[in-house]
Formats: sequence, structure tokens, C-alpha cells
Amino acid sequence: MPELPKTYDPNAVEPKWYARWEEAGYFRADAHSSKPPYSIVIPPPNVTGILTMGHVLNNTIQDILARRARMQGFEVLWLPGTDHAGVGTQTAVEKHLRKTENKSRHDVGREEFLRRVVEWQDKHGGIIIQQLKRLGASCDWSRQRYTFDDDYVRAVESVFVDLYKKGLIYRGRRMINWDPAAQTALSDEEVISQPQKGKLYYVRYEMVDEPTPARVALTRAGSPPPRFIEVATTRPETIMADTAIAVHPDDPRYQSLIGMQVWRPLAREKLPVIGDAAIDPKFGTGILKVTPAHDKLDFEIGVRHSLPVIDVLHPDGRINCPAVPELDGMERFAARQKAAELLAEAELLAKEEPHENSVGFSQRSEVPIEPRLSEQWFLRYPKTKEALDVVRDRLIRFFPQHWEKVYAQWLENIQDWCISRQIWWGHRIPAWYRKYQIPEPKSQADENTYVGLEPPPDPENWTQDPDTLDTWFSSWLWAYETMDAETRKKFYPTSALVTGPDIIFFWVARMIIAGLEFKPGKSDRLEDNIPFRDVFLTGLIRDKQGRKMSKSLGNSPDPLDLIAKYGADGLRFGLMRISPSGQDIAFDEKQIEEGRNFATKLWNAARFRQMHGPSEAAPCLGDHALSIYSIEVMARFDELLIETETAYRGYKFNEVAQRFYDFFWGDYCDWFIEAAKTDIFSEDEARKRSVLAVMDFVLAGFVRLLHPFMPHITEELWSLLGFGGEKESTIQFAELPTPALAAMPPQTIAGARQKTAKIYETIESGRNLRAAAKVPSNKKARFILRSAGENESQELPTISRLLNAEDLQVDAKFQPESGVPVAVTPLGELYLVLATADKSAERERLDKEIARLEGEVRTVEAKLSNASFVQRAPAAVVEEHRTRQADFSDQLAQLRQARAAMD
RNA sequence: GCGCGAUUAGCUCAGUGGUAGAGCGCUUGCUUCACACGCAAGAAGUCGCUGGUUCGAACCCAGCAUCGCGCACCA
Repeated sequence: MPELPKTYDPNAVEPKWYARWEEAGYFRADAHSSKPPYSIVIPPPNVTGILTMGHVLNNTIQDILARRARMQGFEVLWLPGTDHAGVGTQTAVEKHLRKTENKSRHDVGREEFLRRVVEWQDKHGGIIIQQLKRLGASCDWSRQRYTFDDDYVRAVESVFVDLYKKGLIYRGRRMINWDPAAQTALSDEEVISQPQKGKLYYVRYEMVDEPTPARVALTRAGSPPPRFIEVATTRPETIMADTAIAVHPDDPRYQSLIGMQVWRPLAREKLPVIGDAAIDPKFGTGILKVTPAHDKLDFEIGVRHSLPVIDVLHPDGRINCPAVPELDGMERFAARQKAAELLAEAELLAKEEPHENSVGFSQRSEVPIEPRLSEQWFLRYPKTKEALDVVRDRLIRFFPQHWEKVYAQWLENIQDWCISRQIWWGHRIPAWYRKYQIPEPKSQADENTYVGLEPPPDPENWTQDPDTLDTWFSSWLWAYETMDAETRKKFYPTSALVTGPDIIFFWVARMIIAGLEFKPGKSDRLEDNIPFRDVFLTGLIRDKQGRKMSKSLGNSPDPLDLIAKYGADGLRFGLMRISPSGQDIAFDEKQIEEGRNFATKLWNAARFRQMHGPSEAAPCLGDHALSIYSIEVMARFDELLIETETAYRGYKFNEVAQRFYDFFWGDYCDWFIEAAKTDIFSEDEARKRSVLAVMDFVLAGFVRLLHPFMPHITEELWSLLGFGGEKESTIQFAELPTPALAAMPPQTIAGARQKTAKIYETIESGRNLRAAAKVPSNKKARFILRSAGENESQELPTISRLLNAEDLQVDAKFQPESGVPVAVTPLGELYLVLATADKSAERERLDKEIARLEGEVRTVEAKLSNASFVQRAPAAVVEEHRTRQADFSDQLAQLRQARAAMD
């Protein structure tokens, strides 16, 4: 057996194992396997993206699920792939083009531009795949997919055609969110509202001096119509697009104005004053300028009152209004300032007030969006009711469950989805328009539109829609379109989806809808067509200050740097240990360091084991020969199995990791190995063999348990220690451990554990005495145990070793000199024999200890003297208190005695 | 305005009715034959506030406060 190197070097070991796993094809999923299926599809990262901490979190969790399922005997498919990321990728290439050649995409033309994007994609694509491999992700790379694979593109197009034929996809002129930077329409989900500090401008609109006689009669007697009315607006630069002024029809202040006319102060025109119930009389002056082209509400009012629509903005956000040359061509925010100045000069600006409101920003470009009237493609969502039902009925379960409410809220208020994008990098919309449109006599608009998978038969008469589809319109098919028929038969619906809560709407909900609508499952039943059964929503990783990690803040560490420093296993474990389910994660590199430290601890424990001879693949555990420490560690191991199993079921990975950490570091290393050293170093071969077998048994079990979290180091140890047996088989498919003490009589276990607990407690007390008496750690000390019991006599060497005692005597009749430090332990009074005892220090220590115990006793006695408690609390609880009372009183009595002896 | 989450040791967080926990940091002692990426010991908390339920509340209920997130509104 090769010797374990002194230090563990993850950067050498990890890539070595990954290459072997891949070569051996361990991650390949077999659609014909007789094993039960377990499947996950990866949330596809951007093809040109690089690994972020979010990816690490996400994919480590998926890897844990996949690896664990393999060990549990499932046929596992973890299906990887990448996303073409329309806007993101296009923007990156445009930026590059601008920088290197000072050209826009229009300068090079569509065809050439797309060639450049593919070039970009080939150059930067796949980096993230390599990074995922470095992390240890056990994806089936032979099935790697891309949203631009030929057949995937085909599938996206047929879905479009299908929904068009069903009447669910339609084209229409509607208010949409326009991103002036990317110059494309966006869906509602891509707009995030942010509070903005702006101004409210009070603009004076002059009444047209020609009230009709009828209207004059309507005005209250003696009050002539005002010469000006004031309108509060945040957007004076759009005044030229006003086509009406509106007031609430029941507003007594302004009722009489309805039907009259005012002068538009910029691009002077007459505007009607209308009444509409959508106006809030309490806002501003209660009078609204109606600008149907540039506001959603105004547009609706415009429709109700058949107002004309005047668009005064270019697609890039500059003002388009030759009638006002001072503003024409200006950028929209500069124009706002300028418009205010123009109004002020004309004495039409009554006042400006600071005003805070929310403004919709483009998620991608981070510029304010413009509500804009535009011809776009929309999807009327199908199956929304069913989508609600499958979650409500727990066919699909969200973890943590509270996200189900967020999901439901979105579905209940769902709006049609604007799916067309004015960008070039994406799935081209399979629609063609007749070049010379047939005039529309009736409602036969379709005569001029052709939608199909193939171009129209007479292509010379048609032009294809230049637009592409929202990236998410391809992503929503990801759960099944990535699989061929056989794969789908075996692995769809998938078992779990792991993703961030920020894309519940973008992706999770839409995949559910797609599954229900297109029914890719093996039958028509709902449960065969949902895309996944469990959805685990991870937290978002934030920095120590609680800020979201972002490129611009520069607060996002590069995971590859962390891997280089701490190893992939260290990064994985450290991150898992601090990622509470449903909570955001405050990232601190210290925590990754702890992950690395844990790997080192594991390595050193294994090294220690190996120093005492070769391990056994199938350690022989003769029950009768087991030491009480062995039984104790195995019992704790069994508890670990049960507790981590429960935590896994709730997707509480932090809990699993924490339990692994506590068990191995505390139970296995600090207590078991230290206690086992007595036997390991003893001449008694039988005892030595037994304890080494237990070490192997628990270590081999633990390494398997830990493998999903730390795949590389566990495989390395599995191999070096030979736990795989003669065949030197991989840990990849090793069965997870089962309870170690299943066959042992419960009384035997309980007896051993009680004994161990007493011994460990005694050791802690003794160490405490040492420290209190300032005996240096490296100095051996003399202890005397005053005890009548003979039971623990054979454990004295171990107790002595753990106390670092020079000598430990049992003396039932020991009479200490005054001032000898003493602790009351479950095994008796433990004395620390010193050359010169510090009486006053010991007095002080005892007084403190007595005071503490008196407090405890008081608390317990108060409880027990409460009749209600004794009567109504469960018997077990009362009994526990009684035991505690007895123990405390006992200890107290002994301590008092010792204290009294000192006076 | 509606909804969700959080509030526990200096920091990051566990803890779903019965003796307040971990890691880091801090203090003390240690290069003791796996490990200083370590070992041992220790100090440190009116569990956000106010009520209620209960024999008993960090935990359940109500209200409040503060912070964060989402949705709606925003002339």
C-alpha cells in the first residue's frame, strides 16, 4: 500500500481523479438501465459566462444530489448544457466591436454580426464547462446540450408555430417595456423598479379662450373659467406628445373643465380636457397630462377616449420632435432639464418640487426603460390553472415551501408575455410577412402573415420577421427538449431542480407551464408531465456587508482562485456548511478556509490510521471484543446516519455538512481516536486488532457519507486505504453505510454508552482542574480518584492518557491535604496532586463552583415544588428534573465537604 | 398598499415547548509519538420590544419596532 504523503495537495489530487472518472464513463447515464432513475437538468449557464460563486453553490448542490443518488443505487442523469443568452451575449459582442473597430452591429450588418457572435462564442464558450469540471461536477458530458443545437432550435420553432396555430401566440401593437440602450422590447420580468430621486414639475397649461356657450352655462355662477390650469408631471420632455388633459369626472374642482380645451405649452396645439376615473384627485394638482405614447396608464386612457398617439422618442431614447428644435435630437434626460428651462422662460413653469418615485430599469442594461407602443409578439399563457394546481397539490414541491406562495402570486396575476426581441442573437421568429400586403378587407390579417417551420413556398414574395425570441422562450423547454425519446422515457420528469429564487418567474414557472402544455411525458397524466418533482431554491450569496455580489462592486471572489487556495473540496464543503436553506448567504473566505481545514483533518486522521498497518476493506468486528469507546463512536455514527438522512430529505445541506463536521472532528478524532490510542499502542494484539477494525469501519463509512460533499479527497482515501477491496473499485458507486450497531442488544449499547459518558465527563473535569491550577499542557500531572467502584478499573490507562496524567491512582480512602484541587465526577472525587497547592486559589475555585451548583439546585427545586408542573408536565420531564436534582445535590454536598475541610 | 423573510455571544449563523449552542474572533497554556490548516481549557448572551396562551416560551399566538426582498402603485 502506498504511504500517504504528509500533506494533502488538492491541486494535484483533484484533477487526477476527475480525469479518471470522466475516462471511465462513471457519469454516463444509461437509458436502458434497470436501476430506478434519478435525474437533474442543469440550469444552463451562459455559454460565454465564467463561473461565479452562485454557480458554485448551485452546482455543488446538484452534484451532491447526483453523487448521493448514484451511491443509493439510482441510475443517475445529470444533464448539462449552456444557454445562448441572447441579450447578454449580443451586448458583449457589440461592446467588443465598438471598442476594437468603432463599429455598430448595423455597420457590419446582420449576417456578419452573427458570424462575429459565433466567433465570440467559440472563443469564450466552454470555459465555464471546464470550470464546472474543476469543481467536480459529475455531469453526463456526453449529453451536453446547447440552446442553439440544431434540433433544439427546431423544437423552439415548432413550439412557436404550435402555439400560434392554437391562437395563444399573437402579434399586436401594445404598450411594451422598451430598453433604449439594448434597443429591444423586454418582458415585464426583465424590468426592475428602483426608487429614483427626481422632480415634480408643475406646468401651467393655458385655457383656450373659447369656451362654448353650453359650457359657460355649466360653470358655477360668477366664477369664470381660470386662465391657466396646473399639471404636475415628472416628464416635461414628453409634453409634445400630450394629446389630452384629464381630470377625475367627480372632482368638484375641475368637473366644469371637462369638454374645454387647453393649449399644449410645447409644440403648441389645442388639447381637449377629458374626464376619466383613473385619475387620482389626490396626486399633484389632480390634473393629468395624457401622453398615450409614453405611459401605460395614459395609453389606456387614450384608448378609452380615442385619443391620437404621438411618439416623440427615437428608439435610442433621444427626442424626436422637429416642431421643437431646441429639444429635437436631445438625449431624454438632458431634454427633461431643457424642457423645464423652456417652460420657465415662457413663464409656464409654476414650480418644481423634489419627488421620489420608482422607475423601471432594464435588468440587463441598467438604464430606465421607456413604455413604448410597439408591434410585438405575445404569448397568452396556457395552463395557468393547472400550473397552480400541481404545486398546490404537492405534485411539485418547493423547498423551502414559502416560495410556493411567491409562485402562486405571480401565476394569479399573470400578464401576456412579450416574447419578441429586437436583437439578432437568438432564435429567429418563424414568421414571414407579404412584401406587398393584400389590403385587409375584413379581418383576414393572416393573409399577410405566414408562420411555419419552413419558409413560405414563394419566398420571393415574403420577408421574414427580423426579430428573435426571448431567451427564456427557449429555456422553458429545457427540462425535456434536452432529452431524446429514450432518455425522456427513462428520466422525465426529472427528480429535482436546483436554482436561485430570482428565476422562479423567468424559468421555473414557465417550465412547469411548458410541461403541462406540451405533455412530453409517457402518458397524459399530470404527474408524468410536470418537469420536476422537487424544486430547491438556493439562497443568494452576498458579501460580508450583505451586498449582492456583482462585477461592478468587485466584491465577488473568483471561485477558481478559491479552488487554487483551498481545493475544490474545501470550497464545496465550506460553502455548503454556511448555506442555510431559504436564507441568503453572507460570504466570508474564512468559511472556505475551514472547509480546507476539514479536508486536512480528514487526511491526517487517515494518515494516523495508516501508520498502524494496512486497513481492511471488510473490517471484522467481533462484538464481544469491542471497547466501550468503539461502541460509543459507532452509536454516534448511527445517530449521524439518521440525522443526516432527515436533513437531506429537507434539502438542508448546511445541517448535513455541520453534522459531518461535528461527528468527524469531535466524536471520531477528539474522543474516539484519542481514547483508542490505549489499545492501539498496547501489546494486546486482540484489542489492537479490534480497535483498528472499528477505526476502519467508521472511517470507511464516513468517507462514503462525505463523498457527495468532498468527492476528490474521499476517492483518494478510498483508494489509498484500499477500502474498495481487491478490485480496487471506485467510491462512486459504493453503497452508503448502514447502521453499525443494528445487531447489538440495546442494553449492551446503553451500558457501554453510560460508562463512556461517565469517563468522558471525568476527563473533562480533570482537564479543567489542570487548567485552573495552571499546569502546562505538556506537563504530566498526578491524579487520585477517590472511588469505591471497581467497574472502571480497566479503563484507568485511557483516562490517565486523556488527562495527560503521570499517574492516576484509585484510592477509596484517600484523605487529601487541605487545598488539593478536587472535582466531583461521575466516577468519584478526582484530586489533582500538586507539589505545592495554592490554597486560596482552590478556595476561590470551589466557592465559585458551589455557587454555580446552588443556582442549579435552586432552579430545579423551584420547578419540582411547583405542583402544577409535577401534575401536568410529562412524566419523563419530571423524572429528568428529579434525577438532575439528585445529581446536583449530591455533587453540592461533596463539594461543600471538600470546602469545609479547607478551613 | 399587499406579501415574504430576518432580528440569539464581538462577527457569521444553528436551535419548533422542558439545563441557551457551533465556527470564527478573543483570553490562557502547549511543537505531547496524525494534524499549529493543530490540541486542551476559558470568558462572553435581559434570545428586538410589549402583551397573550401554557405548569413552563428563544420556540406557539397577537401587536409593535428595525433591516432586507418581492409584487402593485407612482402624473
